[in-house]
Amino acid sequence: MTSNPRSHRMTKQRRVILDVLRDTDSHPTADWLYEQVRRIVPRISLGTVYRNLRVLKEKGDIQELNYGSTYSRFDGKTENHYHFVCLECARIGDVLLPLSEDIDKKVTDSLGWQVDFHRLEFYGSCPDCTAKEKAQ
Amino acid sequence: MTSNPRSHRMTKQRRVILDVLRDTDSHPTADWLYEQVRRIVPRISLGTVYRNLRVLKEKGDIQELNYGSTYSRFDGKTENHYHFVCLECARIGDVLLPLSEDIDKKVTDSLGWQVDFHRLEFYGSCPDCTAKEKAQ
DNA sequence: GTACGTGCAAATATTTTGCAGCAGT
DNA sequence: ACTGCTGCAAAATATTTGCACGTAC
Repeated sequence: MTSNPRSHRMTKQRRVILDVLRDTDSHPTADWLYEQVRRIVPRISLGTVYRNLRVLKEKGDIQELNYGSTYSRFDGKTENHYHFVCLECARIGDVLLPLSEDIDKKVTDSLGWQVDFHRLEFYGSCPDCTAKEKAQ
Repeated sequence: MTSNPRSHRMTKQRRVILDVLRDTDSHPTADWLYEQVRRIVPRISLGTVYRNLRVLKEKGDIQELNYGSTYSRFDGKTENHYHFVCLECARIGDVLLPLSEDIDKKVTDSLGWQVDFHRLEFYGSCPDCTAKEKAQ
């Protein structure tokens, strides 16, 4: 064989999408990414953004989040971490807590469901929205 | 005043939707609920199902889940609990672990984000899908 | 009787996909 | 050169909404 049939090509589009996603901590939507990437690759299509997000997710280079909304958000951080979702402004932030790995084993052992990983999200009000509430 | 302007009416449609949702533990989609409710209220529309699901969610009678998919699933259990998502067949199950309340306070105190509640999901392979893998 | 709820259908919003040509390796 | 990738546009999926009529309270 001359090459891996499942190989991935690092096209300009793919690299820019990944760069933009890694350069923000705003957990953006596909459409936001599309608008940003368009500044650098003007003729890119939204379909290409979605296709690349899927490939990057399958490669494990990015994460897809869909908490509390009908659309997905994306995260360029590959290390597993927790999130905070503001119920008022829909902003998502990172929560820097140590992951508890033993909880996965506990579920696997007691329920018989094979756990690969877990996700934990906190819902509430972010500092900005909490301040606005108090001002009223 | 003669009545509360924000009062909710318990229509036949709303009651049947709630009953069907409480009678299953399959965490169904809006469309599945629509098909089930249609057997009892044949002329109900999908729009009515969605409108009622929103009202019931805002009242706190049901929960909306959107883990690992582009569509929502609904849960008639009002007490907070954790979920397991099968990455292969997309089935969602309940995880009966005691909730840790102190973790909310820990996030609120250390990050300054006001936490109302948290959600925890485990991702992996359910017993059925694990068995199929081993059979191959 | 009032105003919230409903059925219907059209509109939105988000994501996916067929296809012919382009480009990374 | 081979095959994955792209742009484009249309399709598919999921959810929301305007409107005239219906019904719970």
